[in-house]
Amino acid sequence: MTVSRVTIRHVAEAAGVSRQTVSNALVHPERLKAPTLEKVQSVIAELGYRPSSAAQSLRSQRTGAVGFELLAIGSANRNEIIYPFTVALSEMAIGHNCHVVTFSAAGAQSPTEGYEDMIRAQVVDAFIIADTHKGDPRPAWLDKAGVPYAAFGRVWGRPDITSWADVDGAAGLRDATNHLFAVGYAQGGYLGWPFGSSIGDERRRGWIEATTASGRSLGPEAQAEQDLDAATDAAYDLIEQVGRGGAIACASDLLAMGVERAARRRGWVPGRDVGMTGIDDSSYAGMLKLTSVSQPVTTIADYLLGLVHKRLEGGPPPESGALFRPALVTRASSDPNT
Amino acid sequence: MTVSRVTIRHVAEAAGVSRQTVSNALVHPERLKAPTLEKVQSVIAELGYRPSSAAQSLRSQRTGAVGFELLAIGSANRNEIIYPFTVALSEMAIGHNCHVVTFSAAGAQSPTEGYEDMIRAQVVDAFIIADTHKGDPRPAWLDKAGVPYAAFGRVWGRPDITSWADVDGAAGLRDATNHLFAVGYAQGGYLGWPFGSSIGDERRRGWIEATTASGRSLGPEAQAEQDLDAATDAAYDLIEQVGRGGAIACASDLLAMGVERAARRRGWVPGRDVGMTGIDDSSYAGMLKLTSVSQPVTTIADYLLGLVHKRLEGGPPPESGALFRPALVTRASSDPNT
DNA sequence: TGAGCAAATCTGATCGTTCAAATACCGCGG
DNA sequence: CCGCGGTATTTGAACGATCAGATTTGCTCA
Repeated sequence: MTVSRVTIRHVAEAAGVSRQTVSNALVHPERLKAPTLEKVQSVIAELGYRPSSAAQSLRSQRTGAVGFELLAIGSANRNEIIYPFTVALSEMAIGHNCHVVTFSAAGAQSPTEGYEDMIRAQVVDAFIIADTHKGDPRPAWLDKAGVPYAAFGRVWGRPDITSWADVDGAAGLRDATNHLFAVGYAQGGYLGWPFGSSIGDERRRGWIEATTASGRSLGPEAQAEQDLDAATDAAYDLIEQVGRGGAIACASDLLAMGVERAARRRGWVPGRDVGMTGIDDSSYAGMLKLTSVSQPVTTIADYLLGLVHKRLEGGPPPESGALFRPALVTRASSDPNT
Repeated sequence: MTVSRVTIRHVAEAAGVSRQTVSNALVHPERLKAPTLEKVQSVIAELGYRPSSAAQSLRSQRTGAVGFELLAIGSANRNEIIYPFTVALSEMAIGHNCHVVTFSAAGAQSPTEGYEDMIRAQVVDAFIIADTHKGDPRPAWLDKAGVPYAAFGRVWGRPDITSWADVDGAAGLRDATNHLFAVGYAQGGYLGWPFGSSIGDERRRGWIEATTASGRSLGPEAQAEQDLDAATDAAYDLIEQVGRGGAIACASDLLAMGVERAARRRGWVPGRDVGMTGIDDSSYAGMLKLTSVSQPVTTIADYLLGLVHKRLEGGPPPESGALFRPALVTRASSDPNT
């Protein structure tokens, strides 16, 4: 039994009114007299009528869809965030009555080719972009084309672009560091990425701020690339410096995983002998019971969809980008009583 | 400068032909005389015309979109596969000239509510579904509604439904086991999930088949839940049984991770002292340099899109479901020369 | 030269919705 | 009882593409 294609005409006929009246019942209910409205609404419910989005799109020149590019390549680290974010976008889309079209322009000439296609074919009328980087051609192209968009992640090097939301990495590390002190670790070291990465430097700043705000002097710190062996090696010396009863805040879950491995290699129990925290609350943070900082992807998705929606309505861009505070997820790796 | 909304009329006018001729140039080029075709094509290219998908949808009653439900909940294990699969779908969609609409019916009354909405509003005209389970109401609902769909993963308990593709887990474990023997490990044990899970039992069968086919007797085996501590505990005894120079094939990357940890705890170097393989080629398999079996998500995505496309054209369902062979990814964890 | 025919191209109608403008309705004062 | 102002509802047109059927073009052959 095929789901009947109930059109506005069917409803109009069944309710004994005109098509326009049915349309008004949905879009401008205040234009109808109460009894008419009720009658139409009940027929709509009875027949299960839903306006055809294709017809609405044609009429309004709006598709009600936002595009989101999924890149095949990308570090595991990145994917750990992008997938939950994609889910969050899809969830929040309903509330903004739109839907999400994912696309991937593998094998495209230019990075904007996929975007151009989607716009030309009128498949979407706005985009959410992620993984913006310095010199990213996408914001400029979208601006020039007059296509609304909002970015998950700061648009580096373009202070004039304010349609973005990002995670406050400094706040995340402040929370993690404060937590380590609060549960009683004597000293708080830091394992970060090599200096010069904007995100890494921001996270490190959070660790410094929380430490000094607590009236302590900075604990030992070390740097490692986003690689498990490198992290483990760096951590091995670092935990010796903080000693038993100390803890290490890390710039990522992978680095925290390195600390966990280094601790085990030494025969120390993570949490009891040495504490550690990561960032991103990735799948392996859960597996290894690592305390981590969970990115507020749902809040961000909602905010970004709201942004593009406002831009589509012709509203102005926001005053500035938005930073959202991540949430600490405590697990055994930062519990001295483990 | 807004991307101009070039319509078929603009092209027609510029080329000095009628709308229909322009349409034919794209849909039925053989109907045009060579010079006309070339003229029209060059104008199309010049103006950057792309047919409006909204208008096409309205006319054809086809949206050219397939829906894919993203579930917020779900084990980390599952997400490790679903994300690459989502990317693969988005990539392959271009080749089937359709696009992918992700949705999520968080807080829906019934599991089919989101599907019903998408169909009623004519947002998509088919679905790809994942995570089918025994008693899943979705296939039945979709069949009844006459909506084409194809499943990633067998439709358990419904042998009459053949629109699915899955990974041949037995083949994956055969390949992994054969590889372990080929590189010289003396004995091949197995760490699997508790009996009774269809996927787990199938993988175990692959290990048994490869072992007996090689003329050896089965190595030791153990079971553990999909939990790192449980896996590590089970693995600790297991690697003692296979001893140095032995190897363990595992039913999942997480279990292999447990073996890796157990080996390290014993002071053994993964790969050199004891080999291990996982399944899924998840992010942490890469991080830990675990040999794993990579699911052919791209092939499966392409096949499934092809399936729904055929169904939309009115074609018959396939004779049977399709199993695709995964690909072994060798890393240090199965290299005795590490 | 013109009839006959096929191939190439064009016009009309349609998909389902919504805006704008036109019409029907209603109560009230003259 | 008519007309007036205002509200409630209806009709016409349009969004852009494509199918079906009409029309034109181009060619062959009597």
